[in-house]
Amino acid sequence: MNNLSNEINQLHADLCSALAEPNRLFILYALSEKSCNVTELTKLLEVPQPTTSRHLKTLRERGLVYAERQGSTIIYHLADKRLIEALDLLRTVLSDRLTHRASLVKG
Amino acid sequence: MNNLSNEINQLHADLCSALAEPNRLFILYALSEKSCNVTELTKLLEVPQPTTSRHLKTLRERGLVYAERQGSTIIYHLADKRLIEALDLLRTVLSDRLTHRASLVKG
DNA sequence: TACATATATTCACTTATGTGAATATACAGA
DNA sequence: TCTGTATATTCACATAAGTGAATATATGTA
Repeated sequence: MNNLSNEINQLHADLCSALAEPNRLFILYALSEKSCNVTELTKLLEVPQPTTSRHLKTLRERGLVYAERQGSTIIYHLADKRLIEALDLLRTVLSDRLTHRASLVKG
Repeated sequence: MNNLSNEINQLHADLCSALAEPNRLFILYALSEKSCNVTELTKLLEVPQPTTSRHLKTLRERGLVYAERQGSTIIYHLADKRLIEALDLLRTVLSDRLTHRASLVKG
């Protein structure tokens, strides 16, 4: 593994680790349907507000979402719809795997 | 967030966390080109053999790769090519983001 | 059976990351 | 400026996950 591919894989892995948390996935999917402010996301997630803010920070730092102040609230937007495409593909893989395992159980 | 979406997001996140490690990404990409045994992967990765085996275990447990014994060696295969599609999509997102940031610096 | 090669597992340790609680900061309006 | 609402940050702590080193297990062959 050369240095370049090593560095790319590191960045790629960083991106994936931003996706490796259920609340953050929920946030990304929510924002893909409609941009929301922190309070709205907090209600959807049913977690304390600081938890929402910390997850948003993680996503923001990786450029997966961006923030836009609007009056007294801050509205978050999904940065790139292809993220959802990628996540959907992974869900399909997941779903097929579960189906396959289920069929193994049933025999 | 209801229980079902919560559970799905948890599984989805588990899948993503399997992707959130540079050596494992390298392994997945390597296997997408050609199935390999552990020794071959170890040489490509340039890490100790137990490290390779542990990462393979992580991928195996999530069903992202599967093992096939062939004589004295064990050959690993990529389980689903859509994984690579999803990873490639994420790389594109990553690459565009870096390009965009670079243009912000220059401009 | 004894040995060599291939692969997997375990242990001790370090580091990364998530959480609740508390608190800080920013802004709008009276 | 004071107050209330919205959002972000920090701290102490718990847990997850990666690593090197050592070792165990499995297979093929003499």
